[in-house]
Amino acid sequence: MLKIESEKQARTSALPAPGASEVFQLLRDGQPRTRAELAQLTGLARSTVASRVETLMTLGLVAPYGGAVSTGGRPPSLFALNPGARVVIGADLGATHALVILTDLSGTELASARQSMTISDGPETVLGWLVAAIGTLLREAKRSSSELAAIGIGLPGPVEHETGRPINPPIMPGWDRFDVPGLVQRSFNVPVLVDNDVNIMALGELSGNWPDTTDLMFIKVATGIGAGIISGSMLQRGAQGTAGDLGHVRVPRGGEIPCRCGNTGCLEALAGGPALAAALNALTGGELTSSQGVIDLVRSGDRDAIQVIRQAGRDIGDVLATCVNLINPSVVVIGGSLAQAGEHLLAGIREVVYRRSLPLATEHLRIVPSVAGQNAGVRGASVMAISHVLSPESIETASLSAP
Amino acid sequence: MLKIESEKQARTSALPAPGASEVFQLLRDGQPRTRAELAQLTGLARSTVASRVETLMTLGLVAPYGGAVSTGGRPPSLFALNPGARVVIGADLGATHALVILTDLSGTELASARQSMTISDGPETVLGWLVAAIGTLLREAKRSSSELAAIGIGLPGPVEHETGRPINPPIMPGWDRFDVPGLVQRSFNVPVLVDNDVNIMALGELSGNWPDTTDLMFIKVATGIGAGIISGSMLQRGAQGTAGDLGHVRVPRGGEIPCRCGNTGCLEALAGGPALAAALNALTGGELTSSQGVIDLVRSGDRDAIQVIRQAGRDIGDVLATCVNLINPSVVVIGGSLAQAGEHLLAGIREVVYRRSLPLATEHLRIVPSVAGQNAGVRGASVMAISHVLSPESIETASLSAP
DNA sequence: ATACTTTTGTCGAGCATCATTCAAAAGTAG
DNA sequence: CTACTTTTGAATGATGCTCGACAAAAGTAT
Repeated sequence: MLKIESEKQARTSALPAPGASEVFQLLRDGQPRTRAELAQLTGLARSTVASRVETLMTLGLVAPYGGAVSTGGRPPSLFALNPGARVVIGADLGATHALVILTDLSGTELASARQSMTISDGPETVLGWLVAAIGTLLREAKRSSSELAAIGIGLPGPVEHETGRPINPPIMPGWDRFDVPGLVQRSFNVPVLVDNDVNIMALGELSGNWPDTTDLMFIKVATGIGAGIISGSMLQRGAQGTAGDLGHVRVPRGGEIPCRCGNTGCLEALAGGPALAAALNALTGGELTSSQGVIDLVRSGDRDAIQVIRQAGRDIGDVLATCVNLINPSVVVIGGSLAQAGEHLLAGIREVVYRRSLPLATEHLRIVPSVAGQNAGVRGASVMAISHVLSPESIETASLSAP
Repeated sequence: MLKIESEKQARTSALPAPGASEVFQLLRDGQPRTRAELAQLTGLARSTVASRVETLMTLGLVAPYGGAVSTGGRPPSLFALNPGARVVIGADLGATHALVILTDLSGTELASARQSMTISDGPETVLGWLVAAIGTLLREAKRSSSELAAIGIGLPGPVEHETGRPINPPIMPGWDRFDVPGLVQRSFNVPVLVDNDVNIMALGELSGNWPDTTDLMFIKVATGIGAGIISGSMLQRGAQGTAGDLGHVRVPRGGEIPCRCGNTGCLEALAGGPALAAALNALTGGELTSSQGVIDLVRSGDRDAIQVIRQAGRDIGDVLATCVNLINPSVVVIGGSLAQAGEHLLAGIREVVYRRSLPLATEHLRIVPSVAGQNAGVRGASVMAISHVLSPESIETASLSAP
């Protein structure tokens, strides 16, 4: 059925629901509060709040947070989310390397690992390494695997998020419809959430840097070009989970340039990393083979390279202007490896977007570089895992098993 | 905070919640069910379901629905949503005319009115007429105003849906930030929901024609060009409620053609109704002034007109290909007045979209003409009102006032 | 030290829900 | 017509959550 407004269901299960989640959702932000405050915010009786808080404390999810100043009477006692109660894993598996972090429930990094690997070696090999890395990180942070609450994984291709299976991923041979959560759960029996790498990068940027933003687009500019769309505080995955595929959109300047997808004039064939390297080679007679070469040249102040990357920004901006009109976000974050070559890419993007989008859409629009940078992916994967762990349903079921 | 998955809240209020909504949500689709079925579906005890059903019957929202076939014992008695219990108004206010319908809760039309009017006469005049029309429709259908449960209104411009106020609408002078629900509620004290006309057209097409679709785009092609986006079963309104503004996206073939927005090369300046009329005039030396003239010519089989509208389809398709890659819908519906000129527009759109979009995104994509046609707007407005009335919150509060 | 304020913990009452039972109703199969 | 099946309705006690009230705790102001 159609959901016009954000839906709240009155009851989830027929089981006796202690309903500890309602109180807990207020504490999710990490801010300490008193019982009295919670009672007023929820509208529940003080006694009810007290019993809920007790349940949450026995679960370890909430902990006392020092005392507070008295306002003339007995000083209230503060409670807050206990971030150390559980830990989660965030993993960002790229084409040629992987990043994994262990964080607590506030997103604070406890340990991390980075390794070169080849995603095309197939899921068994790659996930085998991931499982080993998770074990290492847990030991490193002196946490037992029973404290691990969830695992979030980002993959470089389309993913059916509900099942955690990659769907026809172009650069991940052997991964098609592979049951990623199934394999990981053989080693760690916790919820495993899988999503597209661009989607989790959008999550990573949103949480932490744009806490009150509900509509954000993350643009990854690297070998490929893709977008992660958060609209109305929800990740938009589309009907087949391929939403945000900007790489093969036609751009005016594209002409008949052939693209690896078989079409011509694609954005990626014009502004993707390999395309920029080729364009520079044509200009200077160089022999660049990777995006990294372009980035290094731009950083060193090479005028041709700056020219090329700024033009790439304009081409991306052309497509982005359409996206901005269509989605109407309030923040657009530019990330990916090519975004690390200074402000030139961003300048080109801004130039076109602000010129080509409607005033109403750009009035409050901010186009900013990624803050998390290389870590946007892992941070987002961790955020995805955390928000699953702290979701009302999870808290509800957890509190059922508490005495 | 960020919502990764569809959120279910355990409890909405601290008041004693009879929780009749849970049972009711299963009956929303209009399908009749037995008490036993409801008990199994909800997991509630049979006795509980019985009492819930009784509450809903005294409210009139649910009614007996004949008997069912026996499976060897006493035949079960069926219950179903009683669509006649309440009525709602759907209104589609355009630039030069208005459509209003009165429907029951199943969306069945009970009465309708159509009138020429000028939206630029301002909100008092227009809404005054609307209020009068609602009264007439109620009398016509022999319904009292106490049976009216909600009013849905579509307006031709950006609307802040939460407050029901138009925001900087280009073609609605005097309406900026006007409190539309406030004025209407002075006459009819029921919830008044206001939204952009394209958004409600998307709703209108989805409900009824695409019941199980979660990702749909509606494209209105008329004087302007706009899109209504439903993604994950939710209407996407964007940060300022201006999402879906496709009219002023740049198209490759646009060149330096000036647009009324001040920019050049906009889609609307190339494929909007006035642009098509102008293009035809230039070709044939005619004196067309309106979209209707173009439509008539196309219908009469004029080859120049067909050529022009097919090219418009290609230009729209160019933009749509980007949208399809970005949003990944499973259905794209083409509506608006120019869509009624036969299949030529659609053919042009299909031609480009299927060529320019990724195979993965177009694999299950259907591009279809609007079924509701001129009525998509009012139908959608009615749907918007109905789904508010039948929402869990509304049912919950309604059942509180029942004995 | 005393009065006042504010928060906290405890306790019983109220209420909705649940599982169960029993009897009646309304069919079908023989 | 009788036996069997299945659903329904009413009644029951048990359970568990929520509320409100009251008393104790822990400070501050005089």
